[in-house]
Amino acid sequence: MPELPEVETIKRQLDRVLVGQKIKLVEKLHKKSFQGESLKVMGKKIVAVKRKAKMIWIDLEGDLNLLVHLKMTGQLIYQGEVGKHTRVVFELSRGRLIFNDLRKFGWIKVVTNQQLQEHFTKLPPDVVDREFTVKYLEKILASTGRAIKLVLLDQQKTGGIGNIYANEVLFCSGIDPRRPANKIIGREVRFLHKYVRQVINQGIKAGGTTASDENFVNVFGKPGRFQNQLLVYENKTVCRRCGAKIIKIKLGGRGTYFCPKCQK
DNA sequence: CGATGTGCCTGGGGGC
DNA sequence: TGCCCCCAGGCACATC
Repeated sequence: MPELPEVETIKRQLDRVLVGQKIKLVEKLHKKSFQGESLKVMGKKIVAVKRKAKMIWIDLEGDLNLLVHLKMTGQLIYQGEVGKHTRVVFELSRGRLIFNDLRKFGWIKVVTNQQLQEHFTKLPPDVVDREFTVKYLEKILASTGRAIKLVLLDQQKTGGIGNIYANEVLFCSGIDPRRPANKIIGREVRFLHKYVRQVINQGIKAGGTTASDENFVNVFGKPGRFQNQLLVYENKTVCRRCGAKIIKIKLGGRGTYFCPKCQK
């Protein structure tokens, strides 16, 4: 489940290896995974690779982009081999880019610059952006009584947090994931803001999280390292701070881990 | 309008 | 060993 740190890791690596190359051929192995006319992008040179929220786009010369959402199980692998879950193959001037996606939730779309902007206009600031301030967080928390974890996961409210990092951030902040968002005020908002930034940045620094499903690998097929620093997610043992047993519940249909003693 | 529920998908794992 | 069912969950979309 690539979240902001995993997508950012992939984006940085793609930017290093793809820029300057030309797309020679697009092979669509699964129709739904590639939307738009592949003919339009063949022969185009790659100018840059960028990210917004959990999306990556490959900026091509002229007015075209390849917008990518990896959703749950998408992988972009440079010089990868075609495998059972390969959905799209890009033959490039000096290499090959493979899009794998076991569960077929992910997609790649051919979009113009204007269509790209339309995808982004309704999105909130990413949590690593300058605009994601304490004040902004305060405002979105005050606007709803939904459980705080659901608000952190809501891509219309905060850009880039997924289930793993939401669990970790709330543990670090000492906040119960079920707490109504509008009951979190003052000092706790400042803590939450601080740990959102800190945990996400640590995740980026560690090259992302490869959880127990081992799905996430980077552009070179290598796992991340943040799983070694996880404090609650998939933790079936005890809290490292107080020794109480970590609890697992369902919240909004998602696995939620927390320490009942440290998180109030 | 906001909140909640459902479907998309496949493979791994538990129960029997 | 095999079969069935549940689970993982980001997001679009439908419904209340």
